[in-house]
Amino acid sequence: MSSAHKTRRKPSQSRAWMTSIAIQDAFVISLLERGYEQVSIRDIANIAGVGLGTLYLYFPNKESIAAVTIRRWLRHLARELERSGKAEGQSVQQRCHALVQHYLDDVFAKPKAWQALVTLERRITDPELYRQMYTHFVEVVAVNLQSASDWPVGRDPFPVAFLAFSLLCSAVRDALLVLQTLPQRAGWQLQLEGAIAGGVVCALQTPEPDCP
Amino acid sequence: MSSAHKTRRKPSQSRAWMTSIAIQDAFVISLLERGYEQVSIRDIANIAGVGLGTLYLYFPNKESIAAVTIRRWLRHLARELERSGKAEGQSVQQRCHALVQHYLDDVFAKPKAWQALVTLERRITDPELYRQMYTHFVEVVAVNLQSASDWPVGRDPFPVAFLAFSLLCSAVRDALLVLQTLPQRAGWQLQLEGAIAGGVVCALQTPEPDCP
Amino acid sequence: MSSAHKTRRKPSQSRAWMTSIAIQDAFVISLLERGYEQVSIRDIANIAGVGLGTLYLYFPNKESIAAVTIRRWLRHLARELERSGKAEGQSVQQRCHALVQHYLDDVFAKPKAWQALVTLERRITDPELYRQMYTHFVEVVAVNLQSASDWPVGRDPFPVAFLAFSLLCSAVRDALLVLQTLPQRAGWQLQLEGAIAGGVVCALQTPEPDCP
Amino acid sequence: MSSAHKTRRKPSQSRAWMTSIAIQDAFVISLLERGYEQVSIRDIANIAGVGLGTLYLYFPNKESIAAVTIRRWLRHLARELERSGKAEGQSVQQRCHALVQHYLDDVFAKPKAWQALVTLERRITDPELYRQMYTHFVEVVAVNLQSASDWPVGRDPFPVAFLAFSLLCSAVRDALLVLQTLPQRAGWQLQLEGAIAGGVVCALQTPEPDCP
DNA sequence: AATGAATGAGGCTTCATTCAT
DNA sequence: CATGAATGAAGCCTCATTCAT
Repeated sequence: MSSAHKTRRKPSQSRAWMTSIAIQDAFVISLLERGYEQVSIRDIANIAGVGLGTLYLYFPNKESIAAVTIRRWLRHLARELERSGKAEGQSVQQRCHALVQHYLDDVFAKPKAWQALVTLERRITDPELYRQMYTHFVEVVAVNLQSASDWPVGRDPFPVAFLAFSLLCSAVRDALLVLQTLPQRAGWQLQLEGAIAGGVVCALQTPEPDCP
Repeated sequence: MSSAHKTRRKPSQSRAWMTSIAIQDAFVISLLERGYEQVSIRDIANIAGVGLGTLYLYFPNKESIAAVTIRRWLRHLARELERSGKAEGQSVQQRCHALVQHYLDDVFAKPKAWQALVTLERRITDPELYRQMYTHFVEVVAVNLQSASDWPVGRDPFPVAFLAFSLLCSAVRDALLVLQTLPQRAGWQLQLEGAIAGGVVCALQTPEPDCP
Repeated sequence: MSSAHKTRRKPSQSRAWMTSIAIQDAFVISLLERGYEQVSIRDIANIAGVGLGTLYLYFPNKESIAAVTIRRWLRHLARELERSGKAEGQSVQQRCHALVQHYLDDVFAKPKAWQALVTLERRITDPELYRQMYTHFVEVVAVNLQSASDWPVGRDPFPVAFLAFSLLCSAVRDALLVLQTLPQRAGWQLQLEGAIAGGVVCALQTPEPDCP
Repeated sequence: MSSAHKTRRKPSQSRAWMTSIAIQDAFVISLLERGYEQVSIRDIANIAGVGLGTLYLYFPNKESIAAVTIRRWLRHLARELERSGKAEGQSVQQRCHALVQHYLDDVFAKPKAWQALVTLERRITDPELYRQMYTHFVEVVAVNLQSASDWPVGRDPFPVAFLAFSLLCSAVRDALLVLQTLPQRAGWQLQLEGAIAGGVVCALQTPEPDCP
């Protein structure tokens, strides 16, 4: 939804924006250090370098700091994923390979960020927020797959994208959480490509299900 | 003599066992309702229908209630999964199909329990506990795969089992969390079989990696 | 204090007596190990080797265990002091010397017991109990002094005895509490004899005061 | 960076000082009313007229409230005693007389404060704290005695001061606790002077002992 | 706009006491 | 007589939030 005119925003502008960002960054740092429930408002304020009351000028309460921060942070990650998936892959098969390739590129390029994503994801309490974020990522994948040369015309890309993203995301999550380190890339990537291509091909051979 | 007397003895016998179970059940209920960090000792006591101090006769602190309960609960679930996977499958390929088959059997047979498991999994804060539980399930799968007729002799089944379980588990989790319902079984099962067989086959074609 | 018919029947006979003594001994042990407020009913029961409920067959509550125990225990100590003070001293001066001599004999003979006494004394909450116990000791000294050959006829021995006992007792207490050990006996005894003889002589030279 | 942000800063300035004093005063009041172990944080907060959490802005825990308060309170009392003992006494004998004189001056001038001190002393559970406080008073006396014109050069004043203070202090304590009133001053002072001068003279005639 | 001192509800845990066995 | 499992009031402390400056 783009508007032709950029509406004039608040006069306070960039200073206010910076403070809000500083708070959100502080939240992410605390989150990764201590885990969601252990993050205290005081920690955030200290790390952000602002007063305690200042937080409440920007956010009505602790929960909203989390919500806003997570949303912004995930949008950012999704955008990066989207950008890195812009290669002109052709077949669905190739798209899958490229998807895994680019996904792992991103993961290995910024493991910290993805570890954070995984941590975050498991901390989110509000199911609606969780669904929003998940759906956003799936849509990025869906657009990617749908633009494949041999994509069945009229086929809803969402369920397949859901499967593909679910496999990818969970593989990374479980690796980070359970193994606590990323596996050797070469072999791992092959396995994932096998799994995703296998799943996607099977999915496309099946007639479209009714219930989502 | 100075420190000998400070023991608080656990009660014994069957009455005691019932109380302990009641507490653990109450913990699971609270956990699913409110999320791990929000579970209060008082809630558990109320739901279990016992006095506040009684909890401390059975568990030394809140944390241990969680640990014991979760472990017992997951062992139970894993045992069921294990039992349902005892079919005499032959090839690895068939084992994978059977695995998905039985897993989904279990999931569709008791969706509530699995929804609880999924919720639980995301609530657990302690990484060590998370890893324990995850590893337990993976081992069940590993034993299953390793007994396949064409399993490569001497090959460590753990990494492959990890992949397989990760795919299965995440597919169920994401379906329950994001779609909030289980997909139509027939098509879903095909997709999962494709994904898992694909992943496992790829994995076995790759030479064994060094770092786990 | 409240109702006379609050009777929970006490057990009887020698078995009962032994149990009561075991409880009281356990109380003293706990008291010396942990300090009054840290003594728990459970500790006492464990040390005494009786059940938790059994305590309440012999004592209505924790406080009364303390009160009864302390009274019995102090009576015992006073009796020993009294016995050791039976020497046939002649002048008041000699009586004082003998008093210090016997007092320190007792203190050095059983320093543990006196350390306990000191600890106890400072723990006693009820002022009435404190006064009772103190008065009892003073009376022992009073009888001793009054039987001196040159004791002024008709002079109330209580105030002087009070002074003497106060000096003696506090010297021991402060040594045990602050120095945490008994000083070298020879010199210490001389000092105390000097102080007490000095105080007593001064007191007897002064005309009898009115108030106390 | 990980542990840098966890500081809770103490408030500053005069307002803060007033609040801290209010808390300490409330602690003393509670202490005298209920005894050390019975003092509850809530009591202190209520009496001080501040919120519960406010206490924790000024003191990290209950124990530290006690420690700081008692130390400050005793320093105050000791300072007064010190000041009143600044007379240019000459011989040790005269010093002793002056000491008793000024001590009783102080006691009779503010009996309430000394009753509090006595009560306090018996309430203190922590032996270390007790020793600190006692030692502080003894040092005041030691300085006083050491400056006497005929003080034996090189003689350690501490043991003698200990004896003197012990006698003085216990006489007052026992009078307040057991007699529950101060005796008639004239006679009492004579007795105490006799006792203390006697003890001190004896002590100085004895060669310096080895162990304290 | 920014601050941080003050607040108090609420969390965990202990322990004296009761009562059914 | 004896027991000890069960109880819950009460204690200490944390931390999100407010409001006067």
